[in-house]
Amino acid sequence: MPDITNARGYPIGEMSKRTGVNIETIRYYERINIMPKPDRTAGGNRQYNHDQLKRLSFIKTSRELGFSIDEIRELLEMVDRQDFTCGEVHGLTIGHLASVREKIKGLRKLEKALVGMAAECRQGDVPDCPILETLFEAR
Amino acid sequence: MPDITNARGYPIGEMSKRTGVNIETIRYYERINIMPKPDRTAGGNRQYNHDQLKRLSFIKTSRELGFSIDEIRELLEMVDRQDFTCGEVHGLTIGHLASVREKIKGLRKLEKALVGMAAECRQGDVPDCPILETLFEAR
DNA sequence: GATGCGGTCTGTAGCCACTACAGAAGCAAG
DNA sequence: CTTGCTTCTGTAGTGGCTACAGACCGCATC
Repeated sequence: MPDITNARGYPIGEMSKRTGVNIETIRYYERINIMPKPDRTAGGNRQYNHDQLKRLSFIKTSRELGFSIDEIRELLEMVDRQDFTCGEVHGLTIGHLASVREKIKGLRKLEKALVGMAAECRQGDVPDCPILETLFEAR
Repeated sequence: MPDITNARGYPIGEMSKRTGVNIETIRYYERINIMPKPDRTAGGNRQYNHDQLKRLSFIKTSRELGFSIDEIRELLEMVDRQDFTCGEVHGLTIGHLASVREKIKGLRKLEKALVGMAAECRQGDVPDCPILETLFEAR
């Protein structure tokens, strides 16, 4: 049976393939200290372990859920110090949820305005456009 | 009757007050060539005219509607060349509308995921959190 | 005409979260 | 030992601003 956990560690390209995080981005995460400095081969190439793979997955998933780097840093610090309560994590999540809802609200207003503008336009060949008129309206 | 159109031109601060666009941003718009280089006083201060005020308003309104600088540049080029049709403008608007709707869709998915995660959390004092478990899930 | 004070000037650097190079060096297969 | 892919460091660019520093303008008041 092959050693599926890859005891020698994962090179950065493998990390990238497994998590979907760009190689450059992984190095960036190291630079801003949300990923630890991994071991190196004799020649100087990065060698990650399984915990680090899990950590990177965590970051990726959180980014996909729209958490900012600073929010992720907070979450990771709680995890690292092992001193967090479920309530704290819940709070952070709810706060983030609120900001997502704010964004949705803003975009919906925007959508309405665009639909309104577009509806007034007969799309003719003439250079006389209610959309531009709206945009040029005095403030 | 006073000359309400301010024949001497508007200084940059006045432009900022009237449009709500930051002074630094107005200068930035000049640098990236979506605002023209205005006249200057003998001492070298910018003096804008009424057309330029309208143009800045146009940009501000468009930005508030979420158009990118490049989209605005396109709109302004059409206006400047006087060779546009209502259909073209409509097309650009509809394209932008589609991308706004895409963003809304993405955020809604995200909202759902966050709500799902948060709902599973009993918010206890214990360091055993279904939210973190979800984030740590293998990809 | 001096003074004061706010507005404005240029130029540069910072923000977020990456992304894109260049040029050198590592590493595995044949 | 060569080939060819991967990885290395360091720096600069992206969008759309924002924030300075340090100097200068312009207008009112004395």
